[in-house]
Amino acid sequence: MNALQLFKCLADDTRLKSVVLIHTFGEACVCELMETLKLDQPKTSRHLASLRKCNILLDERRGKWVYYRLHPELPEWAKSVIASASESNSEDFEALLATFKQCQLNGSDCCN
Amino acid sequence: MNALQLFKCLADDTRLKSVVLIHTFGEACVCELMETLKLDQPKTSRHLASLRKCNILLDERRGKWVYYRLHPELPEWAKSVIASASESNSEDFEALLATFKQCQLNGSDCCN
DNA sequence: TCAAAACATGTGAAATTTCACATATGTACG
DNA sequence: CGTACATATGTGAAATTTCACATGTTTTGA
Repeated sequence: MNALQLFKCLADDTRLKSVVLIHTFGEACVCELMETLKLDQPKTSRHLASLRKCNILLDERRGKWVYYRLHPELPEWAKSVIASASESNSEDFEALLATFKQCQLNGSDCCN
Repeated sequence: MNALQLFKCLADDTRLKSVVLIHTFGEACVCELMETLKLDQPKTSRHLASLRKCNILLDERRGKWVYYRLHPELPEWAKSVIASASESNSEDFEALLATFKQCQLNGSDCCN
């Protein structure tokens, strides 16, 4: 994992938003990301796969669902990059975090 | 300047190395970057132009030479992203910084 | 005023990335 | 078993990015 590889991974809207959500909330399952980002299933899954293959995310299956979290062995500098980006506080991100919370609290019928 | 735009800019080997060098040394002129990165002139210039257009770098002409530095109004989170990447301490970057120092000290006949 | 040096940009081809659609895999539950 | 749900991946087309080569602009200095 070098800096170039990390930046290439974060240089896509879907992947960046996924990483910011997962960084903020600790973990997320695929269906939550699909719903929050309003994406179809293959697209969501494929972007998560590329983050997994770079060792930025780690996946864990629990029953029918797969949960993603930041890779525990992510180097400090990489965690710091992700944290700084999350703190950029764009309106875009704010809205995203709010939508994700709604998706978890209110009864979206995803991963129950 | 949002996070996605910054990451797209840093998701290229030439641009990332240029930004790391400029962050580390404060400034660099085009000919120094060409020599350090072993790139031809149009390629170097074009990548610097894209960093300039995103307001990541600022250019300043001094006589025949153009010097680039980090844009003074770069938001804190963006500076932090660049600093973290620079601290990733890859062998790649180490070699780069050494080459740049040689280029400044020894008599390369660039920008004198 | 001319030539050379340093840098920037126009342009189309080549390489890379992303996408949509179909299909495959894994799990729970009747 | 068989079916439904959740997720992953194969594949070729479309979109985006990068590249090389030619040419344009600005400055210096004779």
